[in-house]
Amino acid sequence: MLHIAHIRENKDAIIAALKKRHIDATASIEEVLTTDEKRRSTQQELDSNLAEAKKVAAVIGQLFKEGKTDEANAAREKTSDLKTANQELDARLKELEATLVQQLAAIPNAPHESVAAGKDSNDNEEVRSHGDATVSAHHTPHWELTEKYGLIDFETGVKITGAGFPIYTGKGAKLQRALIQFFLDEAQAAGYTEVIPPLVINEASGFGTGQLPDKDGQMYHATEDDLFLIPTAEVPITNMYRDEMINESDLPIKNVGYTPCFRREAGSYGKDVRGLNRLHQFDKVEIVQIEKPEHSYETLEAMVKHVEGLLQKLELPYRVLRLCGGDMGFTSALTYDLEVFSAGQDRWLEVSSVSNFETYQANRMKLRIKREDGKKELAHTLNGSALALPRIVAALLENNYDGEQIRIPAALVPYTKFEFIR
RNA sequence: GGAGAGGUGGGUGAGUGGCUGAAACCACAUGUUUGCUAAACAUGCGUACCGUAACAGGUACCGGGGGUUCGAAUCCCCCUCUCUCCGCCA
Repeated sequence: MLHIAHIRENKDAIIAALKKRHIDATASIEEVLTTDEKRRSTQQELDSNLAEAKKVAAVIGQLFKEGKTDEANAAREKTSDLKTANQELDARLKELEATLVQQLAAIPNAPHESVAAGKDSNDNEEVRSHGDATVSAHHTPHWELTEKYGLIDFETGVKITGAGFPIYTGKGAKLQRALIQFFLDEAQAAGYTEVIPPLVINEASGFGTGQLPDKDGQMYHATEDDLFLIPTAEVPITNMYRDEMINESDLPIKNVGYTPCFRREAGSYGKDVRGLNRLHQFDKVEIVQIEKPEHSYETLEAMVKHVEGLLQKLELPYRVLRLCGGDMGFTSALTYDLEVFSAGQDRWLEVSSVSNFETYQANRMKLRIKREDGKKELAHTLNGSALALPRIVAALLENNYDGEQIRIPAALVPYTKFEFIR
């Protein structure tokens, strides 16, 4: 959620920035400013009325104390008009405040200056690439390999739950655990503190990071208790700091968490959902940082470098994309996607998304920094996948298959305890 | 699931209708003193919104919402969370 004072002062710049998302926000920004104007004048009126009512009440109290009952009763009668007026003003103010939040929450984050205007993923900009993305001679997609070597049982997953809930078996299961452990160890070496958060969240947390109300159809909802299954560890880990005031000296806060993630993925179809490409439940290690505004873009770059380091150790060819305005998530100011090359499918697969949300989430969550000099301001939040497992597994299997066996990258062998799948 | 107790500022915790945005202590900040550290003393120290060039000033907030009252942290109602005991159970 953009901050109202910020919109008031930078109206044109924000409209221009939002144009990069291919949306014309002129009307919605004007609407917000109108509501804000009404809200402020209503508050002013209410505040001065309340101030008067308070004075009268103090006078009445004093009169009673002095035994001047008649005067006190006379004064009391005069307060009723003020009281009804204030009740109306109060109701109007609350309504305006609720409307304002609603209108503000519907406006996406303003993209960073480095974000290009663009409509969809075709307009994303390749920042750099690494490794040799030539197609393997074997062209065997991972869903054939997982079956051939008994690594994943998709069919039984369908029986016990439904499509998109695979069962990892034998070396397939060990490979999952190895990757998780590897990613956690690497994050710890980079200074992140591991947390194991809840896998279900309440509505306030969903609102804080921006999943609610806009994307509630994407989360599994346990209606009996009004709780949601997490779509990413970003939600619980960032919301740890909701409604908190963090001392400047405690920043940056760097947390990493492994969790399963649950996504309904309504509307997906075709080759995108084949095999491990898109699942309803998958494992992911997520890195989350709370930063000072002046450091957040440096931090974003460092987080991307961290993810690149993982891909390099796994010997996977990858490319880094800077998303264009139209392809970027609702809450992000700047997002880098990392994609690995999948030799069996001859296509790039997104394995990580690293974003700086600036104050957008922090404003929703009331996550603030207390500076050394006592001043308060909203923090910046960032997060990134480091890494999501399924497509990494897909690429590892496909890219390292030589027709006979699948080789495990050297960095991972200490974790898998096996060098080949054959 | 049943019964009871309780949610007050960064923390502990006082406060049962007006003098309370809130005592005291701790923590924190600044200053004085002092070889250093520490200690002692003094002062300051909640948040949001409105307002101001900046001060000033104003309003709200004692878990959340509603009510009673001229006036509510304090009385009433609903909700929620935490704790204790019982039940159930990994």
